[in-house]
Parts: sequence; C-alpha cells; structure tokens
Amino acid sequence: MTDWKQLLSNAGCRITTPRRAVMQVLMSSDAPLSPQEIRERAQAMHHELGLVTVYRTLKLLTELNLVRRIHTEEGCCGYVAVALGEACHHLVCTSCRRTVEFPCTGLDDTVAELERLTGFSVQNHWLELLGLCPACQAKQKVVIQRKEEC
Amino acid sequence: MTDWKQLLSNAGCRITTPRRAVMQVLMSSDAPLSPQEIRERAQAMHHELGLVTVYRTLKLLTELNLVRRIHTEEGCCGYVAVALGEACHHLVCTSCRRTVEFPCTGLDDTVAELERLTGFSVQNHWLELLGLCPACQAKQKVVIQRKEEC
DNA sequence: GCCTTATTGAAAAACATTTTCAATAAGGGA
DNA sequence: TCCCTTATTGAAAATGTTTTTCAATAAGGC
Ligand SMILES: [Mn+2]
Ligand SMILES: [Mn+2]
Ligand SMILES: [Zn+2]
Ligand SMILES: [Zn+2]
Repeated sequence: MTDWKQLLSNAGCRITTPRRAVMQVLMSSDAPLSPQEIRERAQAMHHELGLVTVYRTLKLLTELNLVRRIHTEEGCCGYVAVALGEACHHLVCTSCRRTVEFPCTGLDDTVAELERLTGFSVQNHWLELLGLCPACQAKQKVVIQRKEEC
Repeated sequence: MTDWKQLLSNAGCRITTPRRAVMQVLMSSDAPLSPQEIRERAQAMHHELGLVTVYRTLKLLTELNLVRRIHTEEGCCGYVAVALGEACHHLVCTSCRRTVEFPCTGLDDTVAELERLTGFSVQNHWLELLGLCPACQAKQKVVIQRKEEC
C-alpha cells in the first residue's frame, strides 16, 4: 500500500512475492543489511527465495531510488530503504550499525566553491557520517567506568 | 625520499620493492585504481609482484592514511594516494575517473546540528563528490553540438 | 480464466579476496 | 661488510561474492 508498489508499477515492473519480501525486510530494519542477511530474513515470507533474486531486486530498487547502498569501513554493500528519496544521506553507528536518514543540506557552498576552484561540474555526491548511536555511547560509558573501578 | 618511507619506517615496517612499486604507481596516477590495475602497472618495476601482496600493501597503506579507498558507483575499491592526510575528500570524474583531492571544510555545522537532533556522536565521515572534469565537459559539448547539426 | 512475457531459482561460471606456508630479503647489530 | 632474525613475499588453495545462463513459473492486462 505504501507507494513503493506504485513506483515499481509505474516503472513497468511486476509486484512479486520476492520483491515484496525484500522490500518488507529492508523497511523493517534500522540497519543496513547485506544481500545474504536480506535473504535470510526474507525467507520467513518466501521460503524458496534465491540469492540471485535478492541481487536483482536490490539493483532494481536502487535504480528506482527506493533503496540505497551504504558504504561500510570493511567492504561495501549494506542496503537500506530510504524514505526521503534522493536528497538524503545516512548516519551510521559503527558499533551496532543502527542507521538514521537525514536530509541533504549545507553542502551547496562547499560544492560551488570547489566547482570554481577545480573547473569540475559536480552532479552528485555521496556522504555518510559514522559515529556512535545514543545506546552505544551509554554502553561504552559503562565499560569505561568498570575499567576505572579496577 | 618523500616521507611515506619515513612514515612506514616509523611504524616498524620495512621498505620493500613491492611497497615502493605500489606506492609509486598510486602517486603517479590521477585516477583511482583497482588492485588488479595497480598490479599491472607496478609489474613494470617489479615483474614478479603478486596480487596478494598488492592487497596486503593496500591494507597497510590505508591504515597509515597514505592511501584512501574510493567508492565508485559500480562496486567499491578504487585506491588513491592522498597528499593532505586524514582531513581530505575526493572529487571524481564519472567519465574519465580523474580525481582531485580537496580539504574537508564546511561540514561542522551540519554535523553539530545532527548530533543535537539524533543524539549520535559523530566520529568520522565519508564524502565524495561526483561530476565531470573540465576535459570531459568539453568532450560532452562537442557531442551535443554534433547532435544539433543533424 | 488465458496468454504473453517479465520474473524467478538452480547450477555453473566468473570474479574478488583471504588464508596458508615455505622461501626470500630487509635492515639492525656484530 | 656480513650475519642473523624475522617481517615480508608469492604460489596455491580456500573462501566468499556477484553474474550469467536457461528452462520453469507466475504477474497482470485482456
Ligand atoms: Mn547530499
Ligand atoms: Mn571531511
Ligand atoms: Zn549503536
Ligand atoms: Zn573526466
């Protein structure tokens, strides 16, 4: 009912059980998932789901901007569903991977200045912030306290 | 002589022919290179260089912040030598891959605001700008002109 | 419901990265 | 300068990831 189905349909694509399963998994996760992780979870809905189909589906959803690829420190390849559409980026917890989407703002001046300096024409950009989510900051404080007690 | 050798040495690592070859290749390229591309070029200096060694060397150089991984649209894994150290990012031409390093500025306010809003503590970030370099813009204009002539 | 054709899953191929291990070569100390 | 220790290397194999191929299946317009 959420309009990813509409978008897919408008693009001339069929709404299939595998696609529903993958989309469902991504929308209910607050952390980026790898194709394997997506498959494991999506099999709850569609038991015979193949990994190939997950790859194909992710490619399609990414092209339609329903899903975004997240770059992690070790290797690439986490995927998250996006709500804000094209003009957003992500803040990722390096400890638990929890991910928060945020709207893209505040880069225009930097970009304009760089275009002037380099002669490049900037078309697109990729931004990701890495840090600790509130829960993981709290956990870390406990660890530090324990160390001090020794 | 440039001080990457110093840095490596200080870190307790040996200055070897493979490392010199890889570093040389990266420093003389203005586009990100894949491990295979690095190997091919570096073999000019050190013919028996193994791909395994390239991977190991890239890992080491990346840890020492002499080299940075560049995220490309299709897949990850281009590597560039960095001059400015940690606080820099890259502007990459999507047509010829030519890459320009630029100092990191102008994100502090955005980051502070997000920390306030989300409770995250931001430790690090990843920024890449994609566009067309001057040469590729010029080429593109020629193509457009030809089309108009028809 | 039927028919067309986009989509799927299994298997195999292709590609990328890591591990293992014996041989080699850096570079500090004699 | 030459030794000796040990970090580093390269080949091979293992492991992991992504793509291709192709016959079978199921969406969804009619
Ligand atoms: Mn942005
Ligand atoms: Mn920065
Ligand atoms: Zn966390
Ligand atoms: Zn270019």
